[in-house]
Amino acid sequence: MIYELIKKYVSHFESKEFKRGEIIYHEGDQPSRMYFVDSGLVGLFHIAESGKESFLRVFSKNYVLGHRSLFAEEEYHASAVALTNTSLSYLGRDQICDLIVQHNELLREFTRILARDLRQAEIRMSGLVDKTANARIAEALIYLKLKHPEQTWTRKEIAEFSGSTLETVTRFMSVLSDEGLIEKSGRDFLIHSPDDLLNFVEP
Amino acid sequence: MIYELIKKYVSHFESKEFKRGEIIYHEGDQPSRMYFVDSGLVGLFHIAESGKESFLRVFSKNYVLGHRSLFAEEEYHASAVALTNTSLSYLGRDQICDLIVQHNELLREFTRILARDLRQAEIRMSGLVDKTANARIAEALIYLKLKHPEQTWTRKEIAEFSGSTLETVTRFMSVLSDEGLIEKSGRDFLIHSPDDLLNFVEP
DNA sequence: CGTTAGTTTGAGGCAGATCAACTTTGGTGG
DNA sequence: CCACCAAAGTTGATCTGCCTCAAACTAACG
Repeated sequence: MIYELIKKYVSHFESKEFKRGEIIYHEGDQPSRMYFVDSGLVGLFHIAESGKESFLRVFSKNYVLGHRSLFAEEEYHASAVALTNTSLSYLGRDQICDLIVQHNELLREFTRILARDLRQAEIRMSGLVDKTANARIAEALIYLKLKHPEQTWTRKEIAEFSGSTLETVTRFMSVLSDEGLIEKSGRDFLIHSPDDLLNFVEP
Repeated sequence: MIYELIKKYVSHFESKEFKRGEIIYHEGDQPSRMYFVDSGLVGLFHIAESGKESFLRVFSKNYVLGHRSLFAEEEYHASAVALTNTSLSYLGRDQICDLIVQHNELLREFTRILARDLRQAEIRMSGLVDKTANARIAEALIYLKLKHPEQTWTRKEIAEFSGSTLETVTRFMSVLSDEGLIEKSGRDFLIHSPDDLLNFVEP
C-alpha cells in the first residue's frame, strides 16, 4: 500500500539482495535509509540485556522497514534480519524527507502504519502479563503461519514472537499435534482450524 | 511541544474538567476528538480478557491523547482516566484533519511522537520477557516518580505499569525501604538515588 | 472518627523457565 | 545419490519466581 503510493512519485530505486540470516541493519545504528520489501521476508529482533531476543515484527512483500527510527530521529532499537532470501529496494533519508514534505498523503499513510503498530505492540504487552504461555503460542502460530504459510518457522522464532521459550513451544506443539489441532510435517506444520486452536487454549 | 505548535494555528479550544478517577474515553469507543492536557495527569489503561489491567502510558501537561486511534482510524484500544483533577482542551476530528493536511510540520510532529511511543512499547515488551518483576518495578518507580514527583502513585498503578501485581510491588518496596533505597511516607515514597536503585536490582 | 480505599504480610502452589541428554531433519559436498 | 553433520527439535527432570488467596492493618478524607 505505502510502497504503491511511493512508486507513484519515485521511478528509480536502489536495491539489494539478502540471503537467509543476513542482517539488513543493526540495533544501535543510525538510520540512513528506508527499505521496501520486493520479495522475501524480514524479521525485526530486539536483543535484551540478558541476551534474550524478542521477535517484534514481520515484514513481507510491499511492507516498509526502517521507518520508525527515521521518523523518531533515533537509532534503530532492533535489528532487521532476512528470514528467507529477500530482495529490498531502498531510498535515502533525504529523499524520503523531500517526499513526505511534498506529499502530505504519503506522510499520513506512514502515520497510520505507526499508529496501528503501536496498538499491536501495546496489546501484545498486555497479553504477556495476562495470558498463559500456551495461549500466546497459539496466537503466534496463527499469526505467523496464516499470514505466511510458505514460511517454515522455527520453534525459536515462534518462542521469541510469543515471549516464551523454545522448549515450551515444542512441548505445546506436541500436545496440539496429539489433539489433532495441528499437523506436523518435518520441521513445518499446518493449522487445521484457527478457531479450534484458540478454543482449545481459551475455553 | 505539539500543543505549542497547534496553538499557533488554533485560537479557540473547547475544554473540560475531569475529577480523579473520571473516564475521559472508553476502550472500544470511536474517537471523535483529540485532547490536550492543560493541567493534571491522565493514564491510559487497557483491560485484558481476564480483567487484568495494563497501565500503558501517562500524559501530563502539554501532552496529546486520543491521537493514536484518530490516526490509525481505529476505535480506542484503551481507556483514558484522569489520575488527578485534570483540565483538558480538545479539538474535533475534522478540525484536526484540516490542520494536519494544511500544516505538514504538525503531522510530522505527530508521526515522531508515535514512532517514539512505538519504540518504548516494544522495549517494554522485551523487558516483560527478559527482566525479573523486581527489575521492572524498579524501573517503573523511577519512570513514574521522577517524571511526576507530585503524584502519589498507588501500588496498583505501579504494578499495572510494570506488569506485576500489587502484592509483589508492596513486598519489593518494603525491601527497598529497609535497604534505604527509597523512603516511604504514608502512601507516598521518595527515591534517594535512581542509580543506586537500578544497581540494587541489576548487579 | 467512621468508613473506605489502599497497604502490608504470610503461606502455598504451580506455570513455565532452565539444564541436560538424546533424536531427527535436511542441506551439502564427496 | 548417499553419507555426513550441523542445526533444529524432542523429552524428561528439576527448581523457583512470583502469582494467588487470605486476613489484618492503616492512611486519609469527609
